[in-house]
Amino acid sequence: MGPTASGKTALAVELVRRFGCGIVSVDSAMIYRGMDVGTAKPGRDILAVAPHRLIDILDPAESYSAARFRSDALAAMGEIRTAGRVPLLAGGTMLYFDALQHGLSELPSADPGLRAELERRLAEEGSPPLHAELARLDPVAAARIHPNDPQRVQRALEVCYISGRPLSELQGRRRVESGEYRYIKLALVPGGRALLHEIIERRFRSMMSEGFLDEVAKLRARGDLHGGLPSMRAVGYRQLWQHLEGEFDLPEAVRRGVVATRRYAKRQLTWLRSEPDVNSFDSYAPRFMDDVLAFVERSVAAGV
RNA sequence: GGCCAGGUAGCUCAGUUGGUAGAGCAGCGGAUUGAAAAUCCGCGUGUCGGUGGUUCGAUUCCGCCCCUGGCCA
Repeated sequence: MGPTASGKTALAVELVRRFGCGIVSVDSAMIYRGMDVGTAKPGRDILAVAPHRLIDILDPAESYSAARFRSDALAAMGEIRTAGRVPLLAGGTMLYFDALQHGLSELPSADPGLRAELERRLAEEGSPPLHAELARLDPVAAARIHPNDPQRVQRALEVCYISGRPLSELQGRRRVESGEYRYIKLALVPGGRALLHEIIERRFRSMMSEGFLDEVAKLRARGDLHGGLPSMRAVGYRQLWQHLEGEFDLPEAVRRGVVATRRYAKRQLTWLRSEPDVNSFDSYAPRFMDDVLAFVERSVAAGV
């Protein structure tokens, strides 16, 4: 695991080459077909050598979830293990890693009708009144969720309505299948924020020269997608979409896309800091690859 | 070379009738349970160009110097 632009794919490919692992992608954007350039999805050549599971499994009009990821990932891991290989989870969607390791509480899944209704009310009244309503149904959840956080207020109300139980009560019980897998956590933590920022900007610009804008324009031309979809809210896609809508010019879109990427990386690093039992490596250090491989070598020798 | 306008946070700027300064953007820290590349919370990070002078006290007033932009030569 590691923030965007930290070199996860390169390491994954190397680990496949050396240890014959089977890769499971842990990435909430690479799941979408037709979103390649902007997600830095590995190309055909790389996939031929190191196939990734859970890539290109959804149309951008659809939405995914942490729960679906968990079951898809466990299924993929099972197949890999059956084939006599070691599953290698590679990606930066930290909530997915969390859901996989610690499980999720048994909660009702999203209800499109109810969501639309709550969406309408959020647009009309704003989030605080709905938060007040939540405070009556589930004071514990309301205390934990900020009144200005529409997404969580909405979800909490949704769960209360559907289940008839307070969200906080249901969340009290987390489902965890213990002992099935042991995770060796490798974290790629770029040494030096300034360098990370530099590499992020460079990579965003190279995506632009590889046809990122065309990719977004093509998705937009389908006519059935809109800016509110999870897929089109992904970093870079959102800003280029807004540019195509005429909200600002291209240089501004690129600038905003780079900013969004930096912030995304920052949030990923925040997750990483609180992750227990991680083995961190500075992926920008000259000896990075040797160090990680040596570490994995040692783990394998130790029977892990 | 002369005249004018500027030099204040990483950037764009506001401001102080003299009591060491604040907005936006950027940045940093945090939260994170079926949308998570999402959503939200918190935090000004500063030789006020330099140097003398006036003053109890100067980023603010005055002199000189430096830098940038414009106009005139």
